[in-house]
Amino acid sequence: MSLKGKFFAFLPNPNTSSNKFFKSILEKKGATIVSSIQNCLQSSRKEVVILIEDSFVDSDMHLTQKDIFQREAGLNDVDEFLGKIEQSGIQCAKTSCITKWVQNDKFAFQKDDLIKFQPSIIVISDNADDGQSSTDKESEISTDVESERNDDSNNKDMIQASKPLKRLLQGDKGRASLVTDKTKYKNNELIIGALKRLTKKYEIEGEKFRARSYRLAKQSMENCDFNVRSGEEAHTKLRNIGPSIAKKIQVILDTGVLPGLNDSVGLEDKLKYFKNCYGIGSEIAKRWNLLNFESFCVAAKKDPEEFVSDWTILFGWSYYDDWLCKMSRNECFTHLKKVQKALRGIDPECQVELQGSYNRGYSKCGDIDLLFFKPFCNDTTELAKIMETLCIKLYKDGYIHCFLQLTPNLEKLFLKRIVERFRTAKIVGYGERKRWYSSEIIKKFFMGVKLSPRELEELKEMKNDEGTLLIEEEEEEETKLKPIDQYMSLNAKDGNYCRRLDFFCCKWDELGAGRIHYTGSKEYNRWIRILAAQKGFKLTQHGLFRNNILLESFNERRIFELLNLKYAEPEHRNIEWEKKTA
DNA sequence: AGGCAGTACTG
DNA sequence: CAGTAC
DNA sequence: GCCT
Repeated sequence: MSLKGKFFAFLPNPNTSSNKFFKSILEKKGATIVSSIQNCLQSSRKEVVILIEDSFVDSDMHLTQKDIFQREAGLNDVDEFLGKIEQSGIQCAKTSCITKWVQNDKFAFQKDDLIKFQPSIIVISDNADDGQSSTDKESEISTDVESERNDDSNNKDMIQASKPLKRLLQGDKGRASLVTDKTKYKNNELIIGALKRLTKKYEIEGEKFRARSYRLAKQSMENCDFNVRSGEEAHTKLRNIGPSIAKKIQVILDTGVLPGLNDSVGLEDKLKYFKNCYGIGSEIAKRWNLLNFESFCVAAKKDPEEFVSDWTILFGWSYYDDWLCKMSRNECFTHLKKVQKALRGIDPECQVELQGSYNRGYSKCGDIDLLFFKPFCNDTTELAKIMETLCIKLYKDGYIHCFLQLTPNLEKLFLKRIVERFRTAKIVGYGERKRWYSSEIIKKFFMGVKLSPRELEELKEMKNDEGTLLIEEEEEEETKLKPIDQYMSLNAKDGNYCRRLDFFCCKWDELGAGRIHYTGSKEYNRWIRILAAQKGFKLTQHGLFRNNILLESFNERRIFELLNLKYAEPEHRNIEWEKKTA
């Protein structure tokens, strides 16, 4: 079977792992994958086939869960969009058709393969369902999502891959209805805002667990489906709201503000200014604030020891603005390619892949997390050496601008720049230090990198949204390096930002656990690890353990299975996860 | 009262 | 061990 | 600060 000259597009989300897999199958058969359907519609190209994820097609071959579909696909109006497709005569089929084609080695539609657009009766029931679903579905959240599925018998010969997807998206449906139309509870909005600020305040102050309590309380309020009228009511009806938070809620409801919150904003901002710098946590921030420092410049003068003992702060200071600035997915990907290319020349068997927020589908990434592994290689020392060699090459190429951790070899290259930073900062005490490296071999590399001007140009010309998913974060207003501290700045003036790049190495046998760990999110890791602990397991980046005996570390899906969880695609590990499902 | 994720690196 | 980071 |  050849699919030469055939065009396919995936909806609603072309970038799920399964769809990536399907894409590669189709491409191998010579097909072309279309990334933007909008363009197709405009050019009214008819040979394109749209493949829709099975979970959005009901047993009558009509599109269901339109609201979620619209969101996942990033459309403004699904119905308008479907109208256009229908007019243009483009064929739409379930993604699982691909399996049939491959099995029969023939590209053809059978009678019931195509999605129908004119469902006279269905539309009505569909809409009616949409209208009330938000109330309906909420009560279903805790029930087993699988049990309500009744059309499985219809397509039981379809591939199994469609099944987890189905479950996944249904989980989504439940959540989606939870999140929507919650804005109407005015009191709650006010309370949530205050709790959010208190969470941040305690996070900055390093009160880890108190912050956690406020975060959980905030989440309870967000999931609350009635308008909270008193602190008492919140305390009795919601989880994670104890006496102290209940009292504060009452104050907010009575006065409209939480006294003390606005007063401490000044303190918060002062701590934040320091803490935003790489290498500075709550403790140093608090100490410097107590000493009445209001800039790095003063800190360097009056507390130079801190910089000498942890020289990475100097680079945190130098790249302060750049490292707070997020990059596009395209840029992230460009960095990966750059590293991959260099890696091929060093050890072609060694592999590297993106983790972190990129992997979870964010449209903006704060840093680039790269996981290194080599098939069948469990020798981290070997990997560490490959990575070090790679670092040296990339430094000499001018790509790596700074290291935040050193080996003797890297020290030889990099010492000059550290010394230069100390000079610029006018800190003198550094001479007594004899070595700047931590150990001979390091398994994690944290650094700052910049693309070359040429690569930056290429990036600009890259077509937009190559793999963009729909997950956007609310933007925080950024803190900026104060003018008085600018003399140390190495921040971009020409739009070529320095980026944080992290290398992690992973034993082949631990690839699954490593991927879960480094893909995150932080909240998701916490959630899943608590869950593991409750079931008597321990989950780390090295594997899933019971009584310190390793049960599984290589197979990501098996780890989920052992925990009795449905596999979650990275895109579904984003939301604040604590204390969701039981 | 003890727990809140679990680990690695640095001084 | 404390502090920071992933 | 909340939960067990």
